[in-house]
Amino acid sequence: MSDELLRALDQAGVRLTGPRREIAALIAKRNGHFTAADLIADAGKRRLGVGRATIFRLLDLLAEQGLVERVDLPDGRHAYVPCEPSHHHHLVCVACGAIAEVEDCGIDAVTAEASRRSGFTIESHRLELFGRCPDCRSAN
Amino acid sequence: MSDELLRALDQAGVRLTGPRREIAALIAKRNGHFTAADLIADAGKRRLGVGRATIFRLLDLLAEQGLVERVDLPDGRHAYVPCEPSHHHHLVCVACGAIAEVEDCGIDAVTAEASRRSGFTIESHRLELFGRCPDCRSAN
DNA sequence: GGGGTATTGATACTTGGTCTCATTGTGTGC
DNA sequence: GCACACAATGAGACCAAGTATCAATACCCC
Repeated sequence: MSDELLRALDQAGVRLTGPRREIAALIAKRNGHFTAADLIADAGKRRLGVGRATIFRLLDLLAEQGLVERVDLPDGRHAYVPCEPSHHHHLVCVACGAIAEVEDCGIDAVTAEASRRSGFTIESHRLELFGRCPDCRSAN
Repeated sequence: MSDELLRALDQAGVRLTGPRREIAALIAKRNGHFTAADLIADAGKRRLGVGRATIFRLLDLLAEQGLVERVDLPDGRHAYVPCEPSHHHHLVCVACGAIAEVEDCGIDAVTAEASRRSGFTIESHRLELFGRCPDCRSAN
């Protein structure tokens, strides 16, 4: 499951070290979003000797490759979500933390309209959607 | 200029204290976004004896009233922007920090589409647009 | 003007993340 | 297969942003 991550790292021209494999495995094992603190706790629990810094460094690397993205939760916390490298947006389940990715679905029209009204040229945007996934909705 | 902020605070049923007036004035004097650190520095520079905590507390209060909102800049820093209490989104100039507000301009269609595709029910969203304001664009 | 109580400042703490630097481990060239 | 340059590591100091605590203060209502 973590093969994808490792393959991508390999292609990015970085070394495939032990710690990186271990952290990649931890990430792959989670589904939905996770925080850096989660990974640090996981690593600590299993007595992998990986340092805090290494975890943050790997997250940076993965973020650069677009394999992971930072989302800011509505409560202000930050989480990371594993994802595809293409441009897209995230749907975050506020109940269980599950993530869905949605590709562009009309946001360009919105940015164009905003640009027209404000006179700004728009270079990038960030859209995050918060709600309930089908499971949490029915479990209610 | 800070009257609006003060009036809103008054209506919210909180006390209009000296420190709150001073901080409101500092906020009113800035245009565009600012960080908590900016305010703290401002306050320090003028030797107003307002504490860090008070500034954060006021920002919280203002945020509750919708008079200020937190935006997460693309570089990961947080900023606050003064704004109207209605639902809207922010356009942030990446060059000078100017802010424009845009009201809903079609985003509902996007969330509806995302909801349809993913099966999530969507409760809230966050949209931030980054670009260049007319001034910075022409100043280039 | 007096008094109950919201607010304050100082300061300690927490969380999330970065920096430094001596040590280690990878991948490469041979 | 080995040696070596240099990327990557872990430990821990550090930093920035924000929160919690608590005794002292100052609003505002009467």
